[in-house]
Amino acid sequence: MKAAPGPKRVIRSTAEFASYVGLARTTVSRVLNGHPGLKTQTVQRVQQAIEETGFTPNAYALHLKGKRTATIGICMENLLTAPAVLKLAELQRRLRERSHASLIEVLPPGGSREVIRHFLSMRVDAVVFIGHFVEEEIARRIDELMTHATPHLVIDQRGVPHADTVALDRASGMRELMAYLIGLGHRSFGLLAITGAARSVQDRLAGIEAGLAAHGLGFAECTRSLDHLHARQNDFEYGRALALSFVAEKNIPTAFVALNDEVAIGAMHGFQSAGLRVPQDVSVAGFNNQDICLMPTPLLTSIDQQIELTVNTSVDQVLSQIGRPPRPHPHVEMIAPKLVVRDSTGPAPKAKSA
Amino acid sequence: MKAAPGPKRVIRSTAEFASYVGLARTTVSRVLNGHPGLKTQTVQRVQQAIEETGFTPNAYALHLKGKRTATIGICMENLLTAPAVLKLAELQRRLRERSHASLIEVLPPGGSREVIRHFLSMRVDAVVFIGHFVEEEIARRIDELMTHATPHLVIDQRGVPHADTVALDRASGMRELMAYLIGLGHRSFGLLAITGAARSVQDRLAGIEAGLAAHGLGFAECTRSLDHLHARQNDFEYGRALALSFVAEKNIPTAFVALNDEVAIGAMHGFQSAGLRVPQDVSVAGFNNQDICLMPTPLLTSIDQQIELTVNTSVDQVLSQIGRPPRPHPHVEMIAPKLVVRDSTGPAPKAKSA
DNA sequence: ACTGAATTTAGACACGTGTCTTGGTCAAGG
DNA sequence: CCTTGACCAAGACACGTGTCTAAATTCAGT
Repeated sequence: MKAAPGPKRVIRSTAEFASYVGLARTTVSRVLNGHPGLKTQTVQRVQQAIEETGFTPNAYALHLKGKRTATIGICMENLLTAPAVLKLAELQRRLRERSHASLIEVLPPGGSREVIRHFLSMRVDAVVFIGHFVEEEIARRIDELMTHATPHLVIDQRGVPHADTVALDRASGMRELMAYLIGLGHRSFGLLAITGAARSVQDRLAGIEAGLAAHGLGFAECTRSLDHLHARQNDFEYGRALALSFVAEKNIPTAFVALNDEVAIGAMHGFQSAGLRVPQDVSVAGFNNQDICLMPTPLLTSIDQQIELTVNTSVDQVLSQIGRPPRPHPHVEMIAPKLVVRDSTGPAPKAKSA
Repeated sequence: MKAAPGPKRVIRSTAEFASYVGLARTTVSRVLNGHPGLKTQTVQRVQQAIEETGFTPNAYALHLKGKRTATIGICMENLLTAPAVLKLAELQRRLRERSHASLIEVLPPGGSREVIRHFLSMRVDAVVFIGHFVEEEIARRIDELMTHATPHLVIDQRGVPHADTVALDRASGMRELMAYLIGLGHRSFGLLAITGAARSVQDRLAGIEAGLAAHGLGFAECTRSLDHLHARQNDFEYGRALALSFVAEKNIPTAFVALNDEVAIGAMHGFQSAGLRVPQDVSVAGFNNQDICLMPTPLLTSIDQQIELTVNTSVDQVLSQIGRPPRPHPHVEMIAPKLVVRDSTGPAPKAKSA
């Protein structure tokens, strides 16, 4: 094995680099910035020297002169859920396509202040939030960003005051799902883990209610939740436990709507282990349409977040705001999710009705 | 709702900020950098003004004077697998604890060159690679980094020339798993998706062979692979298809070892749908010990990557190399994985022997 | 009010880069 | 030989910050 290559000569500035090439610093600078009036041979000499040395101008000096940093700060709630990570990856990819770098930070608990200050000190051109945050805290950060004339965008979390937002229309997704299930003859619904004060949960409940109302059905009479009977730790196990509790009741609903795919799959396993068949005896639907929907037998019906569309819209939004005066009113854009029907949902069983 | 706060007065430099506070720029600078010989009242005035305005010194100007940027470049193969994302999140958290920022880039196909150039232009103090890359390509990048006196570390991928490395000892993990399964009486093993020229795959095969040899068993006689019969797209479905093909054979192995948890779970479903019981009829083991191990029934036995330990070791390694002359020989550290026994593995069935 | 110490101010330079200006070299064309 | 461009060199300034020095101001104690 050859020895590792040592640093022949570390070039740290255009001045050093110019003396390496044998040209004046200003000439090199003009080559690097594509100015006209340079001999082809000169340009080539510089390019070749770049190949040889791998010289890169210091970004910190570059952007010192009021130039855009062409960097977007991305603030993640966490990296624990697949949809969030997919959005991050897609967002960075799209930004790169439009020649913007990204500065990614996962929010440490209560540490949004420091992260935003870091972004500001890095003079990012805009900040994007992905996930669901403590509303009061994120609202304050967004006010700070506005004070610094830095555009922002919140992805996923609807309802933050003053915030430009791109969010999934969860209510509409639930309406669509309910219409589909009601069309299959279902009239009684079990709700799995759809509990809590969070906006995203309330939106879903509102959607479910609206979906029922559209067919003359009442929310209280037609839905049932046993979320209070178990503690939610691991979503698979939570789903399984909830399913078993439903099985223990006398009148089990014929269709189940879950907070996410994990809970839905856990519930499916719970039902199956209790001897119920999916979808012949009970239908189960998830939310998010993650990869794991393809894992269980039967494959899970779910609601797709339309991540590509969401990210595309977001990139357009946020880049268009750079360098502009802030809007008088926040811009909120809702993305319509899409029902993906697979094998875990089917016609309501007839025998059970009564 | 109150109107959005406009930018009252955007402060872009210590000079502007100093005039806002009513102090000299140099005084403010000394406060910001914690110099002695300042009146308490002065310090407080500055701190209060920071609260009011949210002023942050320009990081680009700050680091212009040869100071460390205290930034680590992190180069990800992709964000599609849970273990990789966990490593990323943990790495950023640990770096922050040790007051380093991180610059994260997902490698676009064939784009390692540009990413490393970006890192170099940002004058990162070191670069960490997470994942499995094209060896030739990453080796060249690492040589470039060495030329620039920038330390590096490769996490996961063993065997890159000249590269400081922290990697999982997959062979040892497989030896441990084989010892456990052989102890349960298994003598015939099905390999699921453990195919290919990749180092990580070859290491596992070597570990399996060594584990068998330690008990006087031969690799060729005791193992069986049907990977060639199906195309690998979705890992769940691949695992399921492989399982069904094994079921169709006459002498089905009693234990199955999978490339990862997804394939293992897919296979379990395949076996179960064909009427086999896990683990009474066949044992199945995964790899990575992801969250989804808790999803199937029975819970999946798997091999844990020891992500925390890996990341801790990595952070120590890479930070210790900053500002030091490069090592004469690359430093390679192997992490021992840990077998996590759950319910998908059990004693070999007795009837089947013959 | 005076003195000496404590604190602040103002000016300068450096960091690496882009850009402007001025002056120089060189070859071609007259 | 001189003129004219085309090209390049060299110097200067600016960007925002840290830090040094010398000078100015304020403060505390008499």
